[in-house]
Amino acid sequence: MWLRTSSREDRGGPPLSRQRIVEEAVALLDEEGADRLTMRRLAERLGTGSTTLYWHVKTKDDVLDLALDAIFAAVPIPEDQNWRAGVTRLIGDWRATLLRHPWSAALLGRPMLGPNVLARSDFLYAALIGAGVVEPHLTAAAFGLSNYVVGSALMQATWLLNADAETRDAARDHMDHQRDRYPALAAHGPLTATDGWDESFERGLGWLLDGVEATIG
Amino acid sequence: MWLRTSSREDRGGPPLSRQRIVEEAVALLDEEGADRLTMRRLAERLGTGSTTLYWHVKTKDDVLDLALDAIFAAVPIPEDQNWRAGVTRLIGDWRATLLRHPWSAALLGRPMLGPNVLARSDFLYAALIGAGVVEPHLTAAAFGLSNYVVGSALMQATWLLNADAETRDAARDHMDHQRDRYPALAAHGPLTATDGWDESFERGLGWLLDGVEATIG
DNA sequence: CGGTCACTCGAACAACGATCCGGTGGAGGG
DNA sequence: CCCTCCACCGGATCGTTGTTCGAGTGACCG
Repeated sequence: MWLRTSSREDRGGPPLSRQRIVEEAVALLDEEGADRLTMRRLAERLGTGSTTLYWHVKTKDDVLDLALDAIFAAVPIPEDQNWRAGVTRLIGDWRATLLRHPWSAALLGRPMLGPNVLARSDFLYAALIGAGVVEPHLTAAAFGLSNYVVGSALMQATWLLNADAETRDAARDHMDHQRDRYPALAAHGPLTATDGWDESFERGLGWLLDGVEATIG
Repeated sequence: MWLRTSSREDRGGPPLSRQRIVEEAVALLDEEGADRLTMRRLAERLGTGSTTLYWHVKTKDDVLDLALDAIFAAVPIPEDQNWRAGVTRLIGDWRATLLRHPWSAALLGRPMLGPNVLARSDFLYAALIGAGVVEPHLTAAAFGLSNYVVGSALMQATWLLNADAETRDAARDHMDHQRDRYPALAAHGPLTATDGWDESFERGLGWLLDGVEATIG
């Protein structure tokens, strides 16, 4: 009786819910990365048993899908009048969010059908349609912009955030020792110029938008 | 004596080697996908014990890194005189190879430092330099083209190859039931127009190359 | 008061990556 | 011819993972 763990107070915080699981999952992912997310570790942080999570969530993949969609709530849906300004802002914030949660890069290869992602994709299509972009340019524009931001964030997260310092140093040495085999790469490659990611990103984005804009008329 | 498994013949094929492990890993990945690659399954296909693999390879991640680099041997390094034709061909073959091995999409988030990848990246830089592209456009062009092809292959592999039919159908239904919430997306989204990936890809690539070309001179 | 229902969790299972350590056979020197 | 060495092999095993089973527990409703 006196030993019984009385129900609510001694577990941390409010009762368990799908939302609280996802919030804690995002926090855990932010702090320790994708491969350290375990159902047991997640449950421990929530003050519950690991198997309890399966009442609120079907599989671990569900947790990952929910966590991935959750972070996009931080991407504001622009209200610019100018279509190009709005699209630029959306894509930029999209990228910033991906880089703020580097573990997301490893999850981009799964279907993203959460409400936050869909709402922002819908805005992208609507903005392009409003600008007067018509098929077949419309699909190409939406695909191209999405793919560009996903690829950029994936590569930058891989090299600057997920890779530890020793990996980067080893890569640099690896390149130095083969300088004659990859001359152009060694002279101008991403490992020699690790700064300027932002500037390069926006330059490429500008090229894409120039191409889209040229189809209007 | 007669019971002893005489050494070479009864195991399949030539003696074990790092190369043979990688070849079999690629075959296994092609047939069953990334999450079905196990050291035990791989060893079984090679006719050896699972622990033997660790003599030739340090970890499973090494196998994945080697397999990922191996498939890029199938991407020819162009010899076109026209820089734009060469770059277009390289990027197109790069994408085709990624799509021919859909499991590669899930591995793009790791450092790619294999000889095949480096040689082709070096060609890309050399071609752009030869075309007269100078900094800061050079880095932006190389990054942009790489990121674009990676993102495109990642998204297409996610939706058309890795996702099974029921996932796609469920996604379609999911969208249909929320048609009013995402009007633009439902009308023009990727799930309604699953064809035209190739055409959209080349259109976006053209926009990028137009932007790069405009910086020359 | 009795029963239903949402919710919790310890124990257990199968599968995984990886390591330990005892083999085994062929090459090469005495 | 024999002995030694060493590259190479693999059974047993460890710790960890995702997930399931089934037995609980308490709040609420009639």
